[in-house]
Amino acid sequence: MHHNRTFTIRQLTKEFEVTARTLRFYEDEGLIAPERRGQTRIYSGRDRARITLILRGRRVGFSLAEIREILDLYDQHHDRGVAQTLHARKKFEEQLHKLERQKVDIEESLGELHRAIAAIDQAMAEGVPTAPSVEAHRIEQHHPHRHAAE
Amino acid sequence: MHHNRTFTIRQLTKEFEVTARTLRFYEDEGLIAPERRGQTRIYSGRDRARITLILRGRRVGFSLAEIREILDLYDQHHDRGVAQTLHARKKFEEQLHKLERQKVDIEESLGELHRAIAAIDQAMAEGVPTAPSVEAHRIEQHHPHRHAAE
DNA sequence: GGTGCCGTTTACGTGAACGTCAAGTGATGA
DNA sequence: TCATCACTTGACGTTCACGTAAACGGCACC
Repeated sequence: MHHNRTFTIRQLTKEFEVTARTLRFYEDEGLIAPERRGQTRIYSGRDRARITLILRGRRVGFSLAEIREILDLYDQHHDRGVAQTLHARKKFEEQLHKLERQKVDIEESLGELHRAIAAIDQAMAEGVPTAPSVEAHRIEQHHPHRHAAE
Repeated sequence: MHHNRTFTIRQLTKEFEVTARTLRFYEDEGLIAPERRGQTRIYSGRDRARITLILRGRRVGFSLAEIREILDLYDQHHDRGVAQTLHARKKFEEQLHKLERQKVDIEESLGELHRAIAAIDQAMAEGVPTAPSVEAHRIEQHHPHRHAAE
């Protein structure tokens, strides 16, 4: 088992392109639990795998609370009773459906973008402006939010 | 053109399942610009279409700032110069790539979930706990965050 | 023995995306 | 005419996911 590797916090921040603050925050939130040599954190391969899941979950739009739930389910459903296991299954399916809806949204958005690009290309080829798929005209705005400089 | 329908804010909140606050907020942010009859907002079909885009954009993980950028691009690239149009094209492609990465993430997550569910089903069928795809054990935590009651 | 460098805790700050009052303005119906 | 909606504009509050700064502990090396 060459699998018992350990990692420092720095290594993981570089690998995953997150800050140490982020990893410590995830630990505070109970998403990971690296061991300690004295004060210093030592991350196992298991921790690393969890981080992978956490970050991917985040990218697809899950909140940390949802991610914690999923991780808990992964942990639980072994030694807990049948009821717990069925509950886990249900939760997994919920997440699954959520992601499938998401996938549809993404595909629709991809469609829009493809059309927009195609329209631009055609307009450029013809040298003539073409009608777009989404109708809209410039909106003027007074933005106290924006900080003047870009 | 049966397309010149207008909508009240209530109608749209129900259709899209958002609060009026949300729509007014989007207006403050310059994402939509409904007309007014006196004080009251009157949303056109165009506004409705924009809201569709905004909400879908949000669901797939775009920030409102990004969404505003996209909407601005849709608006702009007609009457602006070639440089602007090419810039728009580039931006659209960036968004496109972002979404494609997202799609990969989603598909991987879907894979994980399918495997997890399959593992549960098999374990249930056999009445014996099976090894999971993601390794982890319960994490104990002391949570001042959580509000005691679930 | 100072100066980096990596690591730590504690604690307050921040931006995004709204929520939640408070207080006001028409339009409508009894 | 009065009440009751639906709608409006501020303005402050809130949650999430961290950022940022302060202050400290080892260790390495020169």
